[in-house]
Amino acid sequence: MEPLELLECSSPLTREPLSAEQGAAVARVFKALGDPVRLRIVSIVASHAGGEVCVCDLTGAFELSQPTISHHLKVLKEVGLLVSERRASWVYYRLVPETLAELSALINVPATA
Amino acid sequence: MEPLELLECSSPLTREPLSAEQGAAVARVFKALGDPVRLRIVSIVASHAGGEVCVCDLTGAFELSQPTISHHLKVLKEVGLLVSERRASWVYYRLVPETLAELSALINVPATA
DNA sequence: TGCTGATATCGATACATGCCAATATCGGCT
DNA sequence: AGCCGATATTGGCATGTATCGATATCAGCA
Repeated sequence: MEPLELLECSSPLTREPLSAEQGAAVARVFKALGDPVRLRIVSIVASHAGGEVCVCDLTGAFELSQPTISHHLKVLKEVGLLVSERRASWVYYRLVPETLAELSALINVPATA
Repeated sequence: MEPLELLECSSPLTREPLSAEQGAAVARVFKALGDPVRLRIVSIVASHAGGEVCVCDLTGAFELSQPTISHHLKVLKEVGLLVSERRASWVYYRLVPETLAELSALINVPATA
């Protein structure tokens, strides 16, 4: 499922209400960000020098099992926030900045609404 | 609980990873936005002329029971996305634009990360 | 081929969450 | 006081999800 296509030409929240379909599509991404571990994973990937991290970097950063980290990575991938690439034995995850940028633009309300 | 205080002077995601506390605080808000109904409620409130809506406007916009809408409004209030004010028999909800703006700034990554 | 380290998937469990019906509360009105 | 419409809270149920241990897959290497 291609994520967030509905959002491509949508207006910021302040312009007009989201349709049920738009709302569902966007909520999927916010829901993925709505877990503390996943949000921190995104922040680690986003701020990491080189733009990508190996899974082993992440399992070391949390007191969680490797399957749990792998599960969260899958969720983030499914909503289009991360992409992964296998190189040798390691899998590297990179941020998809466009997805975050779309979300950011969507909720970007004028200071004095 | 005052929402998002930890975020006041935090850096965008791309600068440095969120601490566990920051991550948890921010994730609460994303989690609230991660439900299709709540996201649409926010969009309805945000785009409504006058900047506020009565609960009765919302119960008519969804095929959900009044208690369910009330529940979602409570969640949105608890994370600081909405505030409410009672006037006579009606309760009006308004957006807290600062909360959305902080989120927007946090996830605002440069176009070519 | 067989071994080893890295990552993903599976199955189970405990907990959280969305929903509704029923009920409570709150303000205004008679 | 008593009633009524609007909103909130409660209790219960069904579903979703975060987590783990066990296991499978994958890539390199001997």
